[in-house]
Amino acid sequence: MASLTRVIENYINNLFSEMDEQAVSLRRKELAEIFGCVPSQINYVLRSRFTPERGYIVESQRGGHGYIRIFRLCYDIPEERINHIEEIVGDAVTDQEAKRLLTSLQERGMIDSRERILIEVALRHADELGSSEFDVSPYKRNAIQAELLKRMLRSLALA
Amino acid sequence: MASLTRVIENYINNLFSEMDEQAVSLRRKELAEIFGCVPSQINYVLRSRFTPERGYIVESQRGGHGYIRIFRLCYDIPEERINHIEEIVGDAVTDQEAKRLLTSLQERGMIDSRERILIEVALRHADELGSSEFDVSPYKRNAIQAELLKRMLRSLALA
DNA sequence: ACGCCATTGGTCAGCATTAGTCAATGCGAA
DNA sequence: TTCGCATTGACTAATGCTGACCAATGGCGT
Repeated sequence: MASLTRVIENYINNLFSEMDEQAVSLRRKELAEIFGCVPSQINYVLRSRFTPERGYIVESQRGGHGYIRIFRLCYDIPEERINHIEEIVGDAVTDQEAKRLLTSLQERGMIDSRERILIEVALRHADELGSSEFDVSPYKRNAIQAELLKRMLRSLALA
Repeated sequence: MASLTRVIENYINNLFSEMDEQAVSLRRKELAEIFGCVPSQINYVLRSRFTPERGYIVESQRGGHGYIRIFRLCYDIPEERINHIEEIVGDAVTDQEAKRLLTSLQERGMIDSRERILIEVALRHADELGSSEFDVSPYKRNAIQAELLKRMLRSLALA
């Protein structure tokens, strides 16, 4: 049996297919009425399914003329690529390994210099926070960095 | 259906495009008559759309030859961009504030959609770690997010 | 010069409307 | 049975818009 969440997720995905657009617009209340659920159910679907990690950006506005807009960055993420990322990064990466990987990705034209800088800054921030603020073990810090790195690379859906 | 505020915002933006100027002048009462609304609606548009955060300064004068002038600021020099980032991010940002900020930066062409998604993933990751792994207070999490956001945007400002 | 007053913009509180949050609860698969 | 995802709804926050009231400016009559 398909959960309501899954049904709504499919409904939204169909909107993307039908429209063949980069973005779809919704009204939370309307959608909730269509599926006979409370409005906050829609928030759950968005939070759990249309995340930046999966290549989606959600914008919304409350009040009169309110709306929810979902943007997708990529059409479909090839399973191979994700596994590939998983494989390359693994469960933990040292700063050096991360840098080497990013250099290689940049050389292959999969990320540009600005994207590389963003990733490096985020990794460094996570590491600093782990060491100075929360006293996390070096291995655990590498694991956290690996997780962050994987999420950022996945979100870009390298093609 | 577009909100009146959005319509007036577009009207003013068109003035900027047509004039190709750094500033445009308005008369509050005239504009209100054009759009069939109360004059204070114009103030609302200015307050909510032509803010310093979005790169505008508004000056006005009452009485006899009253006017409203809107200046569009440009941030050509990296240092100006960095100061601007410092101002608009501040010491703490909620998720929503961060999202709004990124939307506006993207509209202004200061970041593209891939860069935006990288930033959102990094912020989300930091917030998740703070809330589930290290049990950090909500305010502190917002401070951490602000710091991360500023670092990422600063690094782009220099790139 | 002075001061009234027409003219022009600003502020604020309130209402309607729309979305977000969070903690409690339900429920299904392992 | 237990664990984790799914669902609910009461409470909260943000946005758009209006209208009554406030403030500043400059010209004109004296």
